[in-house]
Amino acid sequence: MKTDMRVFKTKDALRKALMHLLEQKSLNSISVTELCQLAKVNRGTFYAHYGQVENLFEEYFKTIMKDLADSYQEPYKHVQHLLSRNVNPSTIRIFHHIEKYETFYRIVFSKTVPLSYYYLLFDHVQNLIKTDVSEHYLNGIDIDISMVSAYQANAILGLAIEWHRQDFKQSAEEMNRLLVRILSI
Amino acid sequence: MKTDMRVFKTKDALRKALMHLLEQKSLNSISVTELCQLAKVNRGTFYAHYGQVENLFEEYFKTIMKDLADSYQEPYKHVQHLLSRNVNPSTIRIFHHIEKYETFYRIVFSKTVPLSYYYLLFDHVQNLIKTDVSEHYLNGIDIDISMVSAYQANAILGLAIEWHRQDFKQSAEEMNRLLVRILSI
DNA sequence: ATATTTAATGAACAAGTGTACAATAAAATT
DNA sequence: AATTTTATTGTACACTTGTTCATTAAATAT
Repeated sequence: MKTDMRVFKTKDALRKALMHLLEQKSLNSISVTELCQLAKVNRGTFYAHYGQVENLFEEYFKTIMKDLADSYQEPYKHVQHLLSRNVNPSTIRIFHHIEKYETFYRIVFSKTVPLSYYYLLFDHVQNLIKTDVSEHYLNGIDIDISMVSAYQANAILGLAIEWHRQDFKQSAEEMNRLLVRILSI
Repeated sequence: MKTDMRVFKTKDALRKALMHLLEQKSLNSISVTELCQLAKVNRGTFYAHYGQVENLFEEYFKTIMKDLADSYQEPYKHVQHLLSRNVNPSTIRIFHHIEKYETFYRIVFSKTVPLSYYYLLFDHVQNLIKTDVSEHYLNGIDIDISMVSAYQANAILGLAIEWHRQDFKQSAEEMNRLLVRILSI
């Protein structure tokens, strides 16, 4: 069964209103009332689809995460030299991905948002690393793959956090080079 | 100037009420109203000290962070063999610290809390690592110490996140051994 | 084209939020 | 011990939240 056009319209209006509001104020300060007024959607309708503003944001989040997964499909051309260490070389496409959606990631990394967004990001990176690690590096080694991938995924995200703190002043390319250097220490 | 006894009493009552409520429900579901009713403190008084329930929690958070810093002063007896890699061996006292305050960290790592708590934890670990890294490992190497420490601090926290996900089923001692193994891969 | 299904609306509700201010009570100061 | 200072209280206000339900309107199915 296809989606009702009315549902599509309301969801679209709400998403656009949210994006508009996020350019002015932080996610947690956006009330359901003002969102619905801007989107010209009845407040009751909002509650029929989402319980809170955060749920609406998460829907957008998932489309961004899809791009992140897709970016891993890209050829590994720039990062061959990383294969020497046990981190998936494609991992570092993440910096380009973050750069591409900088506005979005300024929200995801902002203090006030719930930890759940970070976890969603963490999940994606961890899974991408998990696949690679289990295939290439841990043959015959008896160790919890979830732990190894959690370690490596979050290390990368640590750089992303610091990058955000430094107001994304470095380019994605610089961040890649930085990662290579850290891995070689 | 010393603190007014009235202020101490109200803050104490609020802190105790919060701790009591946190054993039953999640932080973000605790309303100012019910907290004040339990603490027998006027709602207006709450707002005179804290703007929201989260601010009260953060005050408690800081006392826990103090314990984390203190735990780093402990002798490095169990972790000498970690010195071979560029991670502060004292770092792994963190697992014992988390184990000690498990109830508390179940909140800090829960999805619904703001990312700011994670950042406060991250900050502490990063600073502890930063000091050590700059002193022992990066002599003459030109690299952003904040980035290196962010990478290493968050890697450790990645293990903590995964530990939380697996419901803290491992002991702190096991987590230490796991870290040693990961570093040796 | 008409009938049927279902989403959106508007109104109304109790409850929580954040703020303000005069009255009160409990500390600190003299 | 009396006075001054200041934290707490009680009350009130406009506003947001989350929910319900009958009514309206738009999309899908016949």
